[in-house]
Amino acid sequence: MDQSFFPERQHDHEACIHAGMAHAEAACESRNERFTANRRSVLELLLAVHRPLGVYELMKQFDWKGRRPAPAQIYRALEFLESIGLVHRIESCNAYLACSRPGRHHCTIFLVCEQCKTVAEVEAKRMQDAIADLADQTGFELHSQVLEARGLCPDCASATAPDGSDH
Amino acid sequence: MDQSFFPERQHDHEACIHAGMAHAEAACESRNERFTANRRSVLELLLAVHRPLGVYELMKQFDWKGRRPAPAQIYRALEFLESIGLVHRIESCNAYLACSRPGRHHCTIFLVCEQCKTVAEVEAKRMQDAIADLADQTGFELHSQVLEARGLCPDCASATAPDGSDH
DNA sequence: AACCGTAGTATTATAGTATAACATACTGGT
DNA sequence: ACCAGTATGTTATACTATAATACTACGGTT
Repeated sequence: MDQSFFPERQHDHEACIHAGMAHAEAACESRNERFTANRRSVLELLLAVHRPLGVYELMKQFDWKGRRPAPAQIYRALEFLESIGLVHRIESCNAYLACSRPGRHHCTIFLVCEQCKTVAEVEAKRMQDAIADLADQTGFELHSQVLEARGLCPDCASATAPDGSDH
Repeated sequence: MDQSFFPERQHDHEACIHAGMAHAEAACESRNERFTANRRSVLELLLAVHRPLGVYELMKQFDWKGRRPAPAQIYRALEFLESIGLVHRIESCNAYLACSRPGRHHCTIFLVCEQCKTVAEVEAKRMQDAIADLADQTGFELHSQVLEARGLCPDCASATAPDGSDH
């Protein structure tokens, strides 16, 4: 099926990064926005992992010929990337995740593994509808939603299961 | 109907605070937990408003014969109150809200007004089901969920509407 | 009543997250 | 070359959260 849920251990991660960057180029191009070195670096770092990174984690990894960028710099890049849908903020982690389906702006929920920190971004049309209905009923003017589930990804769940291999 | 959505401007707030405290007493009693002065004060402050308060906001309001408590103290009270379902953390606000339906531990979504900061806590059975199904499909072991909608409450929405009275 | 273990509190210090403010530099159009 | 607009570099500071440790209050023994 098309829905990717959690990334497979052996997926082609190089391709996955490359696709992300290519899409970002195109997205900036089409909006007449600049895909600067700063923005590029931050997105690359996020694409390199399938988990959210905090701003200070990003700062530390930022390889900048000796110097370290200040937080504001990272926040600016993130703000931009988020505004065009290339990055999502995960509220329950205070951290940022590269969008795994850029270009499709539908409503998604994030499944956050509390053990390995991997995050799956999955479509949540049913939840979208439920929220829209709820907003209608209550007279609430909906702007955005925060949908996050916390628990264990399949790998970590089976590793921790009572019948698992960790007795 | 039973569902209260956003609090009415003229609702009996004294009764609402009183009911909250009474329920808290009972909840602690039945679990053999102590409802100490610390915990009591924090809950009272939260019950006094229908919006989430940050820890440092709570600290400032904490009237403690001249002294101010340290953050850790507030966090401890909150942790306790949250553990028995009397208080919820609103992730997208980094703040805490008194539960408006204590005793019923069903899945709720928070509707956060970005203007007046009021929060409605409404039942979200449909969303609960949708998440459970999703977890099943993906092999995710669900522990908890963060469901928050951001936008404008009915009052603020009508005050801001293009045909409204604020032109 | 004195003792003891546990839970809760008080306090200090420090870690982690986020933004304000302002000077500088780059880009594209005239 | 100049200008306007956008993005960056830097310093400083505000806000949020936790660790570590000593102390105190309470409930159950003996």
